[in-house]
Amino acid sequence: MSASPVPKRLKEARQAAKLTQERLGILAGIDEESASARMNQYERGKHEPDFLTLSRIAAVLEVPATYFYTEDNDVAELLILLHRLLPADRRKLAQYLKGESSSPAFQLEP
Amino acid sequence: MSASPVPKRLKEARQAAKLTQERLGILAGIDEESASARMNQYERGKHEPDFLTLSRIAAVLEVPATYFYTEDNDVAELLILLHRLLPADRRKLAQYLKGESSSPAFQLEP
DNA sequence: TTGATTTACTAAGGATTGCTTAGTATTTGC
DNA sequence: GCAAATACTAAGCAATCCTTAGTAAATCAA
Repeated sequence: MSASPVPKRLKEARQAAKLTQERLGILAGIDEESASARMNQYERGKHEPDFLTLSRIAAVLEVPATYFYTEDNDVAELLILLHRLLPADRRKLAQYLKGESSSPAFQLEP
Repeated sequence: MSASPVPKRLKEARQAAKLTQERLGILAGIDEESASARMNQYERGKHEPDFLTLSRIAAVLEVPATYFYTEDNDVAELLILLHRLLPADRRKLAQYLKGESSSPAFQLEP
């Protein structure tokens, strides 16, 4: 219950993708003239992007938008992994955790 | 990559907790005078709360703040379940999904 | 069903925050 | 050290949110 995790997550994911602030902004559809300033303001926590802007950034970085709002590091990592699972596997995992699975342990398809 | 899922998730979680818009706002620390209007604006998607406000609402509803930003329904459910796991179990699950676990299947402690 | 009460909702303006512009500072590679 | 690339910032205009003051709709007891 504190400040937004957006700046930290943005920096993590941008660096992992080896993109500059400006290039990431341009790829996310921000005007070339303001991409550098805006992305820097987001990453330094000076201003917060709206959900649509962050969704476009997420698409470029191949992470789910919700990742940027996640404070717990384990959950943040997990969200990226889940984002790369098939929908059927995501559902299977959810069922298992809800205790509604008949199998004694969770197992993904090979 | 569209409009924010905040209104929808807010309504889901508030109704599950059986709270009125105004009461939820007050419990989250919003001034009594404006709690009703603000919570309604959030739930109808007229305005978007900042992360800190949403974190306080999340605490009242016992869900993680990131839940409100999650578009995928399976992932949204999963985030609530994970939020109620012990940190050790969250980590164990993350390790399993990363393929770094030696055991053939994931298993929580009894 | 009617009236009272609770709950949901809304317009409008003042307050706050974000975006654009026009740069300066810092880092990188030669 | 110099040039180019990258990171960063202040300030004003633009957009969004919060407060106020209510109206509309739903609930429920009589």
